[in-house]
Amino acid sequence: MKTTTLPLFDRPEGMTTHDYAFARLRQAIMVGSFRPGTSVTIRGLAEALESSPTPVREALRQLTSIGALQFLENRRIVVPRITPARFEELISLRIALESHAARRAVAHLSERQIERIAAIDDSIEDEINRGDQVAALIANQAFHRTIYTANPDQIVMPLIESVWLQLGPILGIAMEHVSELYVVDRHREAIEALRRRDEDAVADAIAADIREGIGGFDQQAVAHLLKLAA
Amino acid sequence: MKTTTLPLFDRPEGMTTHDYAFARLRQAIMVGSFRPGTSVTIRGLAEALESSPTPVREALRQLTSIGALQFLENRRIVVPRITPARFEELISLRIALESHAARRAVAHLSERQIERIAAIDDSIEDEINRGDQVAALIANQAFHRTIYTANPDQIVMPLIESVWLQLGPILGIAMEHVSELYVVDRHREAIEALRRRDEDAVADAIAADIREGIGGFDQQAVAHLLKLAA
DNA sequence: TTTGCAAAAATGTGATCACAAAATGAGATT
DNA sequence: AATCTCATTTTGTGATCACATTTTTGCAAA
Repeated sequence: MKTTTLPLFDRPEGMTTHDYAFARLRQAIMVGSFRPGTSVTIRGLAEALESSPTPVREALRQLTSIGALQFLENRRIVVPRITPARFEELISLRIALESHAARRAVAHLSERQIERIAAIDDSIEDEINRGDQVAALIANQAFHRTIYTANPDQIVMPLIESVWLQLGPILGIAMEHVSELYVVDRHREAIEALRRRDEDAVADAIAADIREGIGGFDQQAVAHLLKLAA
Repeated sequence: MKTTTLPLFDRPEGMTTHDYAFARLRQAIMVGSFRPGTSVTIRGLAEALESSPTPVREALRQLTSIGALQFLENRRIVVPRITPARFEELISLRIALESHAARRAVAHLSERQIERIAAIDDSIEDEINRGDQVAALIANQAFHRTIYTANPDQIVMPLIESVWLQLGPILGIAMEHVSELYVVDRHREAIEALRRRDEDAVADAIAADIREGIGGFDQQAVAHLLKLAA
């Protein structure tokens, strides 16, 4: 029996067992803690989370709704496998969704919020220098999320996070094989564009950031990574 | 006690109770059977579906993951309310997602598939003439879905359907107050563009279809509808 | 060593129950 | 008539169990 390693996660007071299980598993998948093809069991996770099947099953069901997991025909629960074509599809979706979200956030961002975003960008570099890949990844997600969620009535963030979740497993593999995370410096560009309230430039910077970051892996590189992981 | 009316739905052999509950409720919300703000109960639905709380609760949890329902702080389960701003957000997301999906589907569509799409378009008009709004709506969704899912490795369809689900409740209200469903004839335009393999023209036609169809309701019209429904 | 098959274990599913929290309603008070 | 209080009911939560299916294991035959 292999013990499933889950990232640490403080359980806030009053959080239901189900919500805790969901948040914990979601976070684990998002930062690449599970490899593609990994299979999980309800009872196994219930034990790892010190609870019972019912809330865990609900959490797993929710995770399948957002593409983070898959219930197979034979009732097995697995982390979806990634193909180069699927990867390309995910990246192009990220670009479409996030340029859209970024463009529509511009008008809602205050000067103060933009400074906060710049601070988050600085923290990304700090984490990279400290060699903490997962922390850098989380900070990078916070950078994007903080921009997009400036728009108060927005629906798009859950959809974007669904795509992030689906990219999580390959991201985990990439982190194992890339000695250092390099972040293309499109963030500064995006921040400058935010200050100028230039919606097109913001959208372009975000698109370029994705394309040159994780999106920079071409199909061959992804195929290579998947071969290494197999 | 009010009996919840759910659209008919044959239960395929071998389908689990949970899957059935999920499909049934999802379909009901998608075609506007629930009004915004409606609250549902686990036990109530379990009784209506002749099953027990466990599978129903799982289905409800999944539906919240895709924005079709909401678990409130006080543990009440409701159909999300719509504001004019949220409505506008949903429409702009539909345009972004569906133009993207349509563009990327073009290369995968065979002549035969395009003819099938044209046939679906004809059936929409039939249903409108027969006065069956729900059937027309379902056929319209099939028209869009058939185009987008021509791309085999696509991830976008579940995201699009999440947006459709969130538009469902207001769509139901609109159907109550609009005597006849008018469908803008952008479908022919899209089909012609598909035949020419003109990706830009397809994307434009789909965007226009959404903008002039349900997207044609401006914020005032939506506010008016919501007032009527309240 | 490999293959085939039956027993055993593991696993998802769904119903049920006890519990706590929230909502509801009746009756008293102002 | 309106408001507050408290008992009752409703409702979500989570643990448990029985059942059916699938997977794994163990052992014998080729």
